[in-house]
Amino acid sequence: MGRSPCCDKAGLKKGPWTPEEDQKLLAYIEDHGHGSWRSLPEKAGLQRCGKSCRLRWTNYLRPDIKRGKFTVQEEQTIIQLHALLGNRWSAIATHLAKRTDNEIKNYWNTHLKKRLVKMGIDPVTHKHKNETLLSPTGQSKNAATLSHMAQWESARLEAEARLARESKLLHLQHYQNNNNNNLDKQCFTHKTPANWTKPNDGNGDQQLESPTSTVTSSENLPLVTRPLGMEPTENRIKSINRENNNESSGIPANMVELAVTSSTSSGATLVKDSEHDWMRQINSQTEGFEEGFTSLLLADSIGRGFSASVTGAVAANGSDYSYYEDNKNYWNSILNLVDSSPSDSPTMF
DNA sequence: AAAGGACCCAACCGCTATCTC
DNA sequence: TGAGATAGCGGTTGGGTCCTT
Repeated sequence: MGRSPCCDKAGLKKGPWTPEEDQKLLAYIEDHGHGSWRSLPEKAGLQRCGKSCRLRWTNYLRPDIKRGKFTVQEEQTIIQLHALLGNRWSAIATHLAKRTDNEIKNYWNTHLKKRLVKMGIDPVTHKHKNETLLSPTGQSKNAATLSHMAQWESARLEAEARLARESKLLHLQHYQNNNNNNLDKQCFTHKTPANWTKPNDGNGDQQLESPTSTVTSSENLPLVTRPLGMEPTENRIKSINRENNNESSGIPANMVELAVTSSTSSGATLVKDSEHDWMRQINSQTEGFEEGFTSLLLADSIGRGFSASVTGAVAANGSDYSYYEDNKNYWNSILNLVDSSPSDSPTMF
């Protein structure tokens, strides 16, 4: 496993990208696809290393990136998934359409983490700082369920990634069988749409897909996971279940189906709905997880003035504070559910 | 108005997993 | 089969901007 020499070569530019560089990169990828990132800078006339180009593209220039403020819904999702998955930003990003892992990571570090800390919640464990021991009552079952869900989610993401890889190969094979184009196009097998526009021009709601679909976005997955008309058959569901050793794990069959559907169905809406269904499944199985876990933060998010710590510090406004007080016990019980940090999660992590 | 601190985020670094030959 | 190449990921940093005094 060699390390890539990357940007340490003399003469390569580092630091912020100029509009001219962006334009060159965009123009090149629009015409040729990225192909090999290593060779791209030279071909595109950029004095950058391939890695820098790749990051600029994936984190900033890709047309399917949504920029601007995170919605309350997105904040909820990030917090919930962080409780489940820890700092697995790419995994979290798969549940937030059009957001990059880098953006989510930054948002977590600069906003959400601080908000949790302010509220006296450990952003790593998602537990209240005063709470060190798990309640001896029935919560351990729920905690196990949640942990189990996290394992399943991890396995599902891995399966998605594997399917994406497999189908990419199939896709390439299919492409090669039907076209005489060179291999440079293997990562860019569909042409940029005519209405493709330059990103970051003030429109944060662009609906276009990146020409370079990757597994970092669930919405893009259908493009690569079902290239040959493959449907999420029962056999495939069983197969994935088997592959992830979940046959006797107690994962509900309908959840397996949901996961497979979310990774294979075409159409962003369906994917999105499935994701939300999946979250609802978790929530229902953890007895109101979503409602309790996020509504507190939601209230904070909407109010923006809510700055009470859990130890009873002064809140910015009374109603928020009483809202918080009303939910305090519930909040604490929810936090107890997330009793295991990602680092001590079993095997899967 | 200016200085300094806080905040934010794009970009980089370094590691690992996977691919290719 | 193993070594090198490549891509992806998460942690960290640096510089620009905003806010406070």
